[in-house]
Amino acid sequence: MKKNITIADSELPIMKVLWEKGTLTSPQIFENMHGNKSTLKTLLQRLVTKGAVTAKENTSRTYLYTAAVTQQEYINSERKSFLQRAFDGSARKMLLNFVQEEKITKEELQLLIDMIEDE
Amino acid sequence: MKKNITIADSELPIMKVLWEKGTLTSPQIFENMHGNKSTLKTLLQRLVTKGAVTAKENTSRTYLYTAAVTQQEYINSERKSFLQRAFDGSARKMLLNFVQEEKITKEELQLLIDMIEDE
DNA sequence: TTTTTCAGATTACAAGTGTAAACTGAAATC
DNA sequence: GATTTCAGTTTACACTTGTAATCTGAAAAA
Repeated sequence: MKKNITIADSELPIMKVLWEKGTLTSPQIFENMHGNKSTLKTLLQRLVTKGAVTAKENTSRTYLYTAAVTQQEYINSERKSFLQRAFDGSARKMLLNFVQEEKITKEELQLLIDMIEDE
Repeated sequence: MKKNITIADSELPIMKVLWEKGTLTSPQIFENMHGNKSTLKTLLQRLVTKGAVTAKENTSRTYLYTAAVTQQEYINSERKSFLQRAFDGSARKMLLNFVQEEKITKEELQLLIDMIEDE
């Protein structure tokens, strides 16, 4: 399991491209994004240093970059810390809050239940 | 409305005490917590500077501290950024993911729906 | 072959965060 | 009155983050 790899907000867009596309060179990553190239290089560099992305030799000019943290691992870790911060770790508290705040209607909840039962 | 007040993880325990207890002096806040006193003083100071907590004169020796950001405001803001980061802003995606990850069972979802309908 | 290009590496720098010690001065205690 | 206490203030410092410019050296183009 990945230890304590944190992915900063600014680094996330790069991870999203890699999660979607798989393995890419840095020019390929960047053409799927916008923003200052220099900044993007720094962020990619940091992701490699952190171990969130692996770099394999390709040509002597480029590496092949691949996500080393899966999207699900990222989501799980974000979910955990969000639940902890905002709801002391309780998913029930959170869902109730979502419904109360009308971020989701009971019809949508019902739909979700139906979807799950269809599996 | 509160502008862009962010509450750091280390500052959150102080906010939680104030949300729960209302208005307190700093000794009262700290006796509801653990951790290095000096550190807690710094964090409280920063919360006041940020505007997340207000300090009103009390004795010439102490202030009375009160949360200026409500817990609901905090939760809403955390929810928003979490949803954005992990699910591109979609509460549906998130709920489905929660159920799939078995952080909540469909029975619990049903219970929630029932609770809502009871209102 | 000389020149240009450009991926990658190095350096920069302010803000925010986690953690904490040291200082200050009025109030409480001796 | 002298001394201690302690809330609040100031200073410290390493690490992370957001943002970006500059340097380097091999490969591509002229």
